Amino acid sequence: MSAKPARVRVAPSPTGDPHVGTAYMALFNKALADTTGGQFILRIEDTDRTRYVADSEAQIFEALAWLALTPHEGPHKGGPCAPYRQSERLPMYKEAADTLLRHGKAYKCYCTSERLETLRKIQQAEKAKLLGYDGLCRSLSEAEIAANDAAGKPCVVRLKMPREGDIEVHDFFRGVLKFIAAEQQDAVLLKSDGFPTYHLANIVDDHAMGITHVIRAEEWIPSTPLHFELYRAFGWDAPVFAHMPLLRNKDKSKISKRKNPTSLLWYRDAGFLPEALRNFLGLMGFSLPNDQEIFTYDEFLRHFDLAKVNIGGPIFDLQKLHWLNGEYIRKLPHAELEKRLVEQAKLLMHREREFADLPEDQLPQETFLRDFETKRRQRSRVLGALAPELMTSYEVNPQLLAPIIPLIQERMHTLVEAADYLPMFFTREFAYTPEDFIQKKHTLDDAKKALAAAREMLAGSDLEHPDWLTRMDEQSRAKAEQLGMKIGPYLGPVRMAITGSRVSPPLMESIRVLGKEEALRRIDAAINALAQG
RNA sequence: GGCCCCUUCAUCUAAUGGUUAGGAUACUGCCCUUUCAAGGCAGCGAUACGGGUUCGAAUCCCGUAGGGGUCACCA
Repeated sequence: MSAKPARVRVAPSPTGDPHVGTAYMALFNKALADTTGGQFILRIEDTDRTRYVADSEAQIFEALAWLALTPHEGPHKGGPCAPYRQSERLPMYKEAADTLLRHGKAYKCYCTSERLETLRKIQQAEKAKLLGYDGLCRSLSEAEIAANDAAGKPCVVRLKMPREGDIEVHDFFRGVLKFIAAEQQDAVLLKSDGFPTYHLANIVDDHAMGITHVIRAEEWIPSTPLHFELYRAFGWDAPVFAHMPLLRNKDKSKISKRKNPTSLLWYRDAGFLPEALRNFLGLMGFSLPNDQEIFTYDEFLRHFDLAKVNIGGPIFDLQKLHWLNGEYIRKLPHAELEKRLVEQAKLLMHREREFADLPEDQLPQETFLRDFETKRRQRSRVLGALAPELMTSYEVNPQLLAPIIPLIQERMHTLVEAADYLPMFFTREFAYTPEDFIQKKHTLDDAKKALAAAREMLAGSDLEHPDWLTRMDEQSRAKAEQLGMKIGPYLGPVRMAITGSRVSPPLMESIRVLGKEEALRRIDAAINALAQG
């Protein structure tokens, strides 16, 4: 493919749940590394101590591993540029800041956050065109600086941005972007707590780690002139910057928790397959030849070309992901789906509280998502509760679960949807009422007749016979006709008796899984219930 | 508001100066069908607007409109 091996990175900050945008950037970065024989690096940008969340880093790594977007280098596995956690690289930033100070490219600023706050308020009140730091400390004399330091005044280090002319930055997709130097402000590089800001740390590390391409979100464009100036101040060559489009909510705003699930953990809990989500992310801003929409990572790589990325911001359409996930589920070998279902149930076990129904006012506004989320919670509870039985069945009695898989596979779009079909195979009692047996345009009496007829038919049949399904089909039709019913209404009450629901996997196949004895018992239970009701 | 970015069906996108503007999701209808799915077929549906350039513009240029991002000692 491309010429030189690219060294790329994804640089999330551990401030909360692993974000779908991180996975999106990881995918495109990794793709560039893999198509050029380069390396994909995970760097943890933990320079904000106030927002730091302890679990977050582990979750980020776990989520990337789940998606098979594992980095070649990172805090978990080390590498030639270790450490990969910025909090462990503090001396480098300090030294870099000192260098800039020494060369007069940066200056110490003693302004308090109170002054900055009032400054901002005044600027807003005046509707000033330029908001931001006024550069007061830029002109401090050496004596003043010494006096401030002697007095132990806290300070930050700011970059001296040029005050005249244009700053030209280059973006891989957009070409040259021009910014007016005078409109840029002197950004903070080192905070008063001694930690670097993102701006400093990211440049120092990208340079130290030999990063060749910075593929990051479009929201970084406004600070790119600052980053170019930093490279210039250090005398380093800047990498290629490629600003990817932002993933969007339905209303086109930047994807956000309130309007769209953003946590990768949510997608895993909801039963999306990692390969489906990764495929879907690959569809955001990119397409394969011949309208191919379903592809493996290898196929993606075969066609990947950074230059072909579409930079219009794509809306993250959960409904399409839902469809795609169903496609992936249907493609899974039975044994694999079985394994994943058990794993999913295990994942959801003992978490009922998390999946409690959401109060009306906390439900998402958008209709598809609202409905999805409501059902997802219900199903998660059901599947989690079923976990012990599924695990036992999988490990101790595999011949029980295995035949169920083909019956439910083509009905599912997410793994948790199995909760709609699985319980009937593990429950012996159903909470139905006589009304549940009444079919459209039919009476309770019809239902009773259908149950009796079906019982007789089933009792006299041999479930082991290879033609059993065909025979049941033929006999059902004949019996239905004899009773003056269509096959649907005829089997409806039987379905309710056997599965406890009007909706179920194919009836006869389900009966075969349950076995004759259990099936007859269920029909008898229903007959009894109707007789008493 | 200043600066910057973006703009093909509702949504994801294809078409890199010549196509009846293609595919997919969603939606609708029909078929299949033992419920629900899945599947098959069909329908609906877009080049934001206005100027240029050109024999010819979704495609190149300018303007307008709309949308988005960003303006922290957060990333």
